[in-house]
Amino acid sequence: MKTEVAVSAMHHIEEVAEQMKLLGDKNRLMMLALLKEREWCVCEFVEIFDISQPGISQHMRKLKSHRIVKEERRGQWVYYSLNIEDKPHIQAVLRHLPGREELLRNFDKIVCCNQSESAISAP
Amino acid sequence: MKTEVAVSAMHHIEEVAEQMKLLGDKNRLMMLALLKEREWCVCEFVEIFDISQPGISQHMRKLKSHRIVKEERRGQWVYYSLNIEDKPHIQAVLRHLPGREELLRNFDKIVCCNQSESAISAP
DNA sequence: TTTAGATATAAGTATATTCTTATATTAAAC
DNA sequence: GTTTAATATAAGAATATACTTATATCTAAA
Repeated sequence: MKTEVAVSAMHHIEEVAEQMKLLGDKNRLMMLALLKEREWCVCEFVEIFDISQPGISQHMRKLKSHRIVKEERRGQWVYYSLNIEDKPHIQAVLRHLPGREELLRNFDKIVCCNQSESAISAP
Repeated sequence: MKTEVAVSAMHHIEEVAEQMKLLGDKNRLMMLALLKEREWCVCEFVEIFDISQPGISQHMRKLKSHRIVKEERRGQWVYYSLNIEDKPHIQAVLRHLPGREELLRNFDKIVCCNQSESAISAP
């Protein structure tokens, strides 16, 4: 019924569907929206989101396993950043999301991982 | 912690997340990929997909309830078409998906709802 | 006005998802 | 080395999701 070519087209559809499923969670989608502007460390997300540290960690693991983010360990801290140069459909979705300034307008400060940029300033 | 503006930004994120969740199923995503090119009736999808008629119907209901497709009844048949003029992020995702020709290259024919265009011809 | 075809809804089930708490790992500081 | 902070993994629970079969609704035609 469906052979070679259609199968590969189906595989593409399935891969994109998996990626869309990852964008289909409000917490993960907000993480990605924040990651548009800069890398973030786990401890920052723990302060911003209303979920536990293991919850954050599990979300990032999912995103990493699908190569949507990459991680970089620096000392005790692990920083995540976007990894979507080769995924224009994901880029397009993120482009239409609000960024850090709008999302965190009323969020006071990040007090963990003492990096200088960690204070979220409302310009 | 998060007030007015941030709340509305959050609502936007939540809405997009719900939409992405709908694109996060391989069957629905393929339905949307097919709908890029023309409207399809339920009976056609029943022949193309490996799920039951109620399964198709439930997928379309979800897509319709989020205004991603619209339906039009003509006689016994119900035709669905895209309704995403105001949803550029969804447009962008669909733009990167294979179309009917590639997806159904090895699919013989649609034998239901006897509309003239129903035979899927491999050019 | 009965019958047949197309679609929708209801109810139930198996699986997936997203959290949680408890515990393990890793790296720095003492 | 021991302690402390940051992150990851494991296990389990509550809920959501995507199917199924059975049945209802709606339309056209006989």
